Amino acid sequence: MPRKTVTASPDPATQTSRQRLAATTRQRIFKVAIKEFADKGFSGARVEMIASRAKVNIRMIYHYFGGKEALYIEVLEYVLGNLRDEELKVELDVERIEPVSGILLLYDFIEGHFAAHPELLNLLSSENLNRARFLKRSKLIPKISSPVLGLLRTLIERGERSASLRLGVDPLHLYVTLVSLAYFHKSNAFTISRMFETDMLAPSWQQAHKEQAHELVRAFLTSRPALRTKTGGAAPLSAVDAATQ
Amino acid sequence: MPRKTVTASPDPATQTSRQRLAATTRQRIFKVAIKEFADKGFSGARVEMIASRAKVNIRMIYHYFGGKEALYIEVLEYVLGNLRDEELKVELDVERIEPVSGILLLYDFIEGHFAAHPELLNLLSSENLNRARFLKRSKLIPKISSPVLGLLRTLIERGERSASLRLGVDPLHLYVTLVSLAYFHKSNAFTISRMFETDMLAPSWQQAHKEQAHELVRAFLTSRPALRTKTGGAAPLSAVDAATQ
Amino acid sequence: MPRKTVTASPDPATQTSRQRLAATTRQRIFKVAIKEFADKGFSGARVEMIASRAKVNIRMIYHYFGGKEALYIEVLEYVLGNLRDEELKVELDVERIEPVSGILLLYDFIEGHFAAHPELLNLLSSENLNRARFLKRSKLIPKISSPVLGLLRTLIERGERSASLRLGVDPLHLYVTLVSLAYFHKSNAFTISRMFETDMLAPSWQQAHKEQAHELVRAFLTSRPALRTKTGGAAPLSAVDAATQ
Amino acid sequence: MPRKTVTASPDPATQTSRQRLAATTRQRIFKVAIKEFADKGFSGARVEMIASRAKVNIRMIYHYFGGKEALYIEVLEYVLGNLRDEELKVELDVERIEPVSGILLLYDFIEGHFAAHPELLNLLSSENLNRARFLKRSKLIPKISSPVLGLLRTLIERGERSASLRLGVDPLHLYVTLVSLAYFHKSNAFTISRMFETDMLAPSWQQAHKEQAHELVRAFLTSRPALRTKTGGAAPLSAVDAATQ
DNA sequence: GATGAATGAGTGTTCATTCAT
DNA sequence: AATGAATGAACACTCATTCAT
Repeated sequence: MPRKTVTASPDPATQTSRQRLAATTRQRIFKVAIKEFADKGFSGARVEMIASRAKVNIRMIYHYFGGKEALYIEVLEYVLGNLRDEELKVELDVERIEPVSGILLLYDFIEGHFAAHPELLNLLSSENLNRARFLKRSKLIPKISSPVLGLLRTLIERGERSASLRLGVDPLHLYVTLVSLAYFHKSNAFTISRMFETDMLAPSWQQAHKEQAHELVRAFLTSRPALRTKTGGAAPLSAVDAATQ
Repeated sequence: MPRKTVTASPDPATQTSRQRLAATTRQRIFKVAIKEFADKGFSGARVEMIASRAKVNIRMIYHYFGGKEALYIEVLEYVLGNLRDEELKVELDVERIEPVSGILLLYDFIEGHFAAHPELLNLLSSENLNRARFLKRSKLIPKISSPVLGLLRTLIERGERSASLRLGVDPLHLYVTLVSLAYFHKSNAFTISRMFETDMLAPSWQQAHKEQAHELVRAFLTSRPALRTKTGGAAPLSAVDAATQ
Repeated sequence: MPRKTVTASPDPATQTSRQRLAATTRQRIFKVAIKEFADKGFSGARVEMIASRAKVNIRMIYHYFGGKEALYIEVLEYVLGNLRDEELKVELDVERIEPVSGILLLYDFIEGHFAAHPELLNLLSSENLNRARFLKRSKLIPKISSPVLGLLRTLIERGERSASLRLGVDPLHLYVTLVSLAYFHKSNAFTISRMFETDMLAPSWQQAHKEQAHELVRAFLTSRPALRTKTGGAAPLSAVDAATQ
Repeated sequence: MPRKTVTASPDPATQTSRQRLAATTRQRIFKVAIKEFADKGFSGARVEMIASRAKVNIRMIYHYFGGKEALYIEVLEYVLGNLRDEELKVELDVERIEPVSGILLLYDFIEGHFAAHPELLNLLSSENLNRARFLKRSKLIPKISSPVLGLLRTLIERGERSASLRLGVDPLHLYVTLVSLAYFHKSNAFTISRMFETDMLAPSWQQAHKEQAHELVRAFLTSRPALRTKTGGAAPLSAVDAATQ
């Protein structure tokens, strides 16, 4: 059966009222679905719940999206696409800004995006739990490369050339680190808060942690590399010794 | 309905063969359950699957554990208890070791534990997805405080006194950061690998990231704090400026 | 999960064919459920049995009624509501009829209702066995006061005023007695028949017992009260002596 | 498999300690079983519950009684046998006592027995709900004829001869009526209490009802029979008219 | 475009009962 | 005499999905 995607014409003026109605119905379902999948994960989400919360007949979900899995994938694509769109909007004059400052601003952007879109965190965690099973099925995702990674690359290159940055920083590794520092203390706040009886989601805790993340990144970028050694385990000791001399 | 805990006597010699049998059946179920819950999450896990893989009658699961939820909670308690037990075994002479080195060794311990126990990562992520719903129900968990956090506190204090560490480092914030850097690139490897078409789980990538984490932590600990400002957003710029002068 | 009540419009002409279909399906389930619960009691009843006998998918029971318990409560409410409805239809000119005759007619009504609705007997007995556990959960039941009790009250008052009735008859106590005499020999016929090797359910036995009940009630209402004494046990003897003088 | 009934020798002196132990274990199970079956009915009762409450291994129930059904039947036989035993103990000089007084004393006995053995009420109700399915399977029950019925027969005969009783009273019908009046307001107290918002089980209510029952029976026995007519419905009117003249 | 009705295949759980010692 | 371990069959209930209009 051919799935109807009901992509309404971009110009609202040419839409029939039916098309508009359809568009809002579709959107209503979609909005609810994002929340449901983010809250419960794929296997925990209930399509009947989505339908009832969107106040549509359950049939409509199959009409517009084809099924639970397809809807989930579309949700994934949407929230990741949204991240990319936001990244594209980042106004950062990478050719002029002081590189370390630029990188910290990118960290702020990432952290801000996660703060503003908690559903993205949950969906990514959920997706990782099942080894990106559905993400792999998406044809759209691999095409979405991160604009921020590009900005990061530029800033690192400029920083290295101007010697305002340590040498040998890999853009992807740095990117992953920035995301780690912006992601983990939000995504894993519930268990850790429980275990240490602290409210990690309190604004003050989040703010303090953000400042520590800044310090980490700044210190890292502006420090000189320690001597590389083969064995990761023994290295730190001598490395630290050397650095603290 | 009294759940049979089958607390076999500690000395195997005094166990009857029946107790041994029951103990191994219970353990067999438990081992399979850890894997199933780690792989599929709570709602994705199937108790029938656990039973069949453990080669026991489904009924036994209810006999020994009481139900899916109780089994899940026991799994959670086990993997977290296991982490604690391992932490207790850490041999680190916190009164003599150079503080920064000590902290990096603790990072290595954490990273190593996650590498050796991937199920812990998944279970924690899964648990965070449902807002620690089940962890909250555990009566055991809040009692398990992290021994590593204590070690960290001691090292920080010594480091501050001997001026080999920056001032004002908060143990819990540092702990969370260490865990972030050891956790995220493993737990979220699937989606990121897919999005950036890299195999983050390859040993070389993991090793490289671990080294970068070392550098970050070392640099942070040995650097001088930037001036605190009210607005987190604007701060870095001037902070960086000041530091790079 | 909103339970579909399928309140079809009262006028059949305005119903769509679908509403009619749903209504009949719901009714078919309901009718079978009354029988199943009456026959087996709550814990003995099987929802799969209800589904298969109503020739519907099990799912429909949950769709229309929400669950076994909710269905059971609705059945209880229905049979009791039905009793009330029938009571309301009783045409008895309580202001003119000779009071004793009126009360005996009410007995006949009660007896006739139990004879015509054996399921009511079983459901009430079943409900009493579990201490009205489900009846307590009904929000509808306490609102249903018995119209017959009102009629009884009026007749008693008139009878007392006209001295055609003994004094001091309590309406509720009398009502319970009428029900006892109409209920017990039907509800407990099986065990007693077995124990005394008689077929109490044979029409002739039932008719004879009904006549005896009439005689009891008539004799009671038209007799003069015996002297009340404190101790219930010793009272009858002297009372009887006094009365038979 | 041959069921071991473990009927310990009647003389305690000749019992081995094992037999005594077995007897108490068996009795413990039995006592708990009476309560469980009375409380939940046959299908609601749980043999695991019986075992755990009797603090014996579940296997013992099968060892001593053969199974749930056999245990249930034995319980039935016991409580009914107990009723018979108590009836045999009734000390009533049926040859001398005033007949009406004697009958009222028998009512008191019945009422007292039900009050003292609520489990009998529940078991009988439960048994009636499944049409005496298990009672039919008992080989013991039909042999137990009610001694009280015999006493009743004697008293009626004497009363008729001495004209202190109305003519034509059938012993079994009277017996059933006595039981109705002693049984119903206890067995069905829960639903009626709920429906009329009264506490029928309160001692004062029970006492008042008992007194009314006495009045009913006394008035009936000492009254003259109304004229029999064919139609039960129309009869009372003229009968009452005749009696109230 | 939209919908209420319906369903087959699970899904966690419970039950009375038997096996092996 | 007594028991802990184990089981197959059933049970209430849920799920994503399709039918018929």
